[in-house]
Amino acid sequence: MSKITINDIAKAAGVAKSTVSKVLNDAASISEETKRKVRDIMKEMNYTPSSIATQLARKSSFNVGLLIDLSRKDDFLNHFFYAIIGGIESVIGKHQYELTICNASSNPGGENESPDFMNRLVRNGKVDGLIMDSSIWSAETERLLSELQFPYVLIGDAPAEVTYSAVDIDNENGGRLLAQHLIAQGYKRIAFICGEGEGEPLFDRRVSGCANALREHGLALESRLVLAGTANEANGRLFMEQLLALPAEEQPDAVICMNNYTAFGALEAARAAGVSLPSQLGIATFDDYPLAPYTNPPLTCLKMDTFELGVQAAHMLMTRISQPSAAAEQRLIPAALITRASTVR
Amino acid sequence: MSKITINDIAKAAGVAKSTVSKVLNDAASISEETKRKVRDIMKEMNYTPSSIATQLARKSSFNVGLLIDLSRKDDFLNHFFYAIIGGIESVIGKHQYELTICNASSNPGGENESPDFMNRLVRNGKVDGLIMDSSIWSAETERLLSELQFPYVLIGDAPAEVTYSAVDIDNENGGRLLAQHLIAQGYKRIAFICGEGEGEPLFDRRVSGCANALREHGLALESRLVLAGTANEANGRLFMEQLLALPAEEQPDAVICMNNYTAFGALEAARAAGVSLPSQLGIATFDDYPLAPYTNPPLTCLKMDTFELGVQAAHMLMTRISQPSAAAEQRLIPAALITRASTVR
DNA sequence: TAATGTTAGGAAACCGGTTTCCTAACCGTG
DNA sequence: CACGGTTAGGAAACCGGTTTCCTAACATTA
Repeated sequence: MSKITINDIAKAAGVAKSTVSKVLNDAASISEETKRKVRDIMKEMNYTPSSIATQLARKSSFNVGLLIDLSRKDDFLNHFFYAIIGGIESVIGKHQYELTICNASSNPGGENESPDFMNRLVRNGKVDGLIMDSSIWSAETERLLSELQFPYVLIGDAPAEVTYSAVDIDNENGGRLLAQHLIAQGYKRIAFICGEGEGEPLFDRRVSGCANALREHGLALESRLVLAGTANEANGRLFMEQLLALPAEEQPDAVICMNNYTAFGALEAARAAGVSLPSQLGIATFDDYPLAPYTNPPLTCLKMDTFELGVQAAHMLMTRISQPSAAAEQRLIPAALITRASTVR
Repeated sequence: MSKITINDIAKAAGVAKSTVSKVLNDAASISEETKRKVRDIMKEMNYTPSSIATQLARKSSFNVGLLIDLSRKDDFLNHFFYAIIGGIESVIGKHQYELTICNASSNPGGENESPDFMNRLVRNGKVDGLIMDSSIWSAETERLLSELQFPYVLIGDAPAEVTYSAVDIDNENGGRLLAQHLIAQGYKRIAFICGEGEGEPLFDRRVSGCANALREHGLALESRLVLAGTANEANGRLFMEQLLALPAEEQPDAVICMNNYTAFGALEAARAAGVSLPSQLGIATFDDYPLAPYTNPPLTCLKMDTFELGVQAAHMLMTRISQPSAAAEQRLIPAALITRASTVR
């Protein structure tokens, strides 16, 4: 007994296959009586239409692709990946779409070669749209996709005047929230540690959010207190030691960390130096990894709703797929301040 | 200019479409000269064959599905998801397969209803095989899939005499490795904290690995020192406090923790109680989350190669897809002991 | 009653590939 | 030179749906 097809149903019901197809799509031109009859037979024969055949006939794959660089480790996407996927799935599932994951790093494409995924996913019709991490973006990718008028949405930072759709966490406002909280707690000299430095969008936005909040309160983010370097535990430790080595009157009374690794290093360095937290020094950080509530003292964090990031990216993509002519848009997901003991005095 | 198809190529090359198809598949019956000519035209016209049409004709989707419960948070899969996917992708990509992610929790299926994914993914032909987290498994799912002779592989614990393929981390040997290491360091009274308790495969296997290693060294895992409870930070802390409250001669001199959250809680509780680590008490743990090397003291861990877990699962699935009659097999991925200061005295 | 409109459902083309089967042309051989 | 064997490539059926167009049967109106 091989697979049941539309022809088998048509034969069994004594109708034309076109009629069966119309029943599948609940066409108005088929009487309720016929529909009932055909549906009964479908149930009886345990029929499920082939989605491949539908895809071919409809010229649509009902798949969206998520393009990420699976070779990158320990970065933002890595950690929040699960929630992002959950968010995407929750939206596209309702539209009967599936999610295909593709590794963009397997062949990034050279000068004359287009990236691997262009053939594997886009040109061959395996997906109807693409969500991609902004690390995948390149002018060439952009050119190829827009030439095909192919719908896509970026997750991550997008320059101000872009022609494509993008979603990101509102990092600038995040920096602002952290700074405002510290100011409200009476901290005055605030330092910012780690990040690749000027030119890196994530760093720039967060720092500028901090700086703006300080300025609005008559304070300043001193450039000497902004220390750039890969955001890991080692640099967190190192930079904290450097800050504590400053003359007393130049030392910060609060530090904002780029992520939890940095914060963890900074925290341990401060504890090791015998600094009393949070009275003498406040520590706050971007991101909220699972252990942050359990450090000593627990860390004040800026929590990012990455599920929502996936949700919004998926919404925007579905819109672009159904209305190709709609204007591109950029959205920012607000981040939430989680106040814990490391900054409450 | 709509999409270029095989017919356009055939016309432009002055050959039959069957010839073009044969060129695509590098058939022996086509001369090198014709192949060259047709390929030149393909390149010139920027042709990519429709994978949907190929799928229909070949009756194969060249897709595998990964079935997970996206509603579950903070569990094993959640954290290691990224690496597992990377492992799967690295294998199936070489076979020209893509990976489709599906949320198994959207409609788990009731008594008479089969689970959502059976229609969305399996019966409609969207995927040729399935990799699923063992939490998805149910007798009904098993029945439905094997009735269709549909290839699938489980990730996670599988009972000894199962008829399906499965991969898991070798948890029993992991328990053994941790215990052996502690014994070698001179620890004698070993406790095991957290896990749902007897009947939970993960707990049973790990505990039994520990117990066996101890037995082989003339020691025993005392049941009073095995404390069951959800493996989180709070229970790690709580159980450590309970252990430290025992009469001195009954206290353990080493603790094996179910995961890093547990270990973190236990570590903080021990520090708070003024226990000197690792001389007075050793702490070792399953899993190696990013912060484990940076605790004070750094934690000895059992690191799991989840990328390899994905790799093996994918290998087994590809085998089952290409050779449906091949026997099912179970594999265990060895875990690696990472020795750090928390147990080295 | 004849002309017209409406409706349910069927026939066939179509989506873009693959595969089977067949044939014309060429080969070497006796 | 006639014959059987090989080879390159074409015609057509096929995969399993969708869609367009058409028609027979019935209802409506003048």
